[in-house]
Amino acid sequence: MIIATWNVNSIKVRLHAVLQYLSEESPDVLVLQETKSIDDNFPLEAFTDIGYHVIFCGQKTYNGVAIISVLPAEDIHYNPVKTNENEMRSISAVYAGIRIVNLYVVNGQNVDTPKYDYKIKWLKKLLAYSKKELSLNQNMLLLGDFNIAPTDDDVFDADVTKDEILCSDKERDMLSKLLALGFHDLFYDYDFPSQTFTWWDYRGGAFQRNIGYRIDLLLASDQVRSRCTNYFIDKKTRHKSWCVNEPRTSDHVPVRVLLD
DNA sequence: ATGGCACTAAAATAGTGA
Repeated sequence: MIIATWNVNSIKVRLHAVLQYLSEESPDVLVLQETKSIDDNFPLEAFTDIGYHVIFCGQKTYNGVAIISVLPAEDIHYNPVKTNENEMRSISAVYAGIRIVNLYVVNGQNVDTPKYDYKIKWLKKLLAYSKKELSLNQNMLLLGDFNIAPTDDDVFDADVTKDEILCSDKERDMLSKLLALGFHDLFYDYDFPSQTFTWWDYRGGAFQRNIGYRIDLLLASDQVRSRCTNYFIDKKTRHKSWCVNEPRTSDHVPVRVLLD
């Protein structure tokens, strides 16, 4: 079973790329973030026409999440990590017995802003939801754009990013608390070189210079972890020449795991 | 280094991203 996550930065613009990714990697479950589409405009038929099931919850302009799958979704939770602002940042369902939770964590903009406090508040809601769901189903996978670089090893230059957004102690503490509930970052079970990232700024040739962050994560319960046999970061999708019909790329690349 | 670049809504530019 192949499970993948990808922040696509607009499902409308990235449709060709997502279809090509499905064709090349055949994921059983592909979770998407930043679809930036209201539900009425989601390109549902593009996926159902080729045999996939899709669930999604979106909003105008910002955020939005979706799950594309071979098997139909069971026990769907639409936007379960709720906030006052009703942003569409989460969607979850059960596939082959595994509760898959697709997350687009709040960015936070800057540590000195109200958005940062809101990010911490949102992460507290994620902790509560994750704790409850893990108690109900020990086969669980949290994955998506966490907007947190877990350690200094997950950034291009720890001196530059010290105490900055994505790297602050408070954000990392919240991620540690989440892991302490019984989740494991699957990245660590494989031997990736240092300076392995999943996001690079569009600007300044950041991708070519590998000025990036590792912020797209797959956090598995022990039971799911024990089934994981491989882990891939699909950097090819970041090259303009990869998608035949569309040179525009997401600033994130997909991350994919193989489960027995 | 307060710029880069990309996307959306809207119909010029402003907000957001990380």
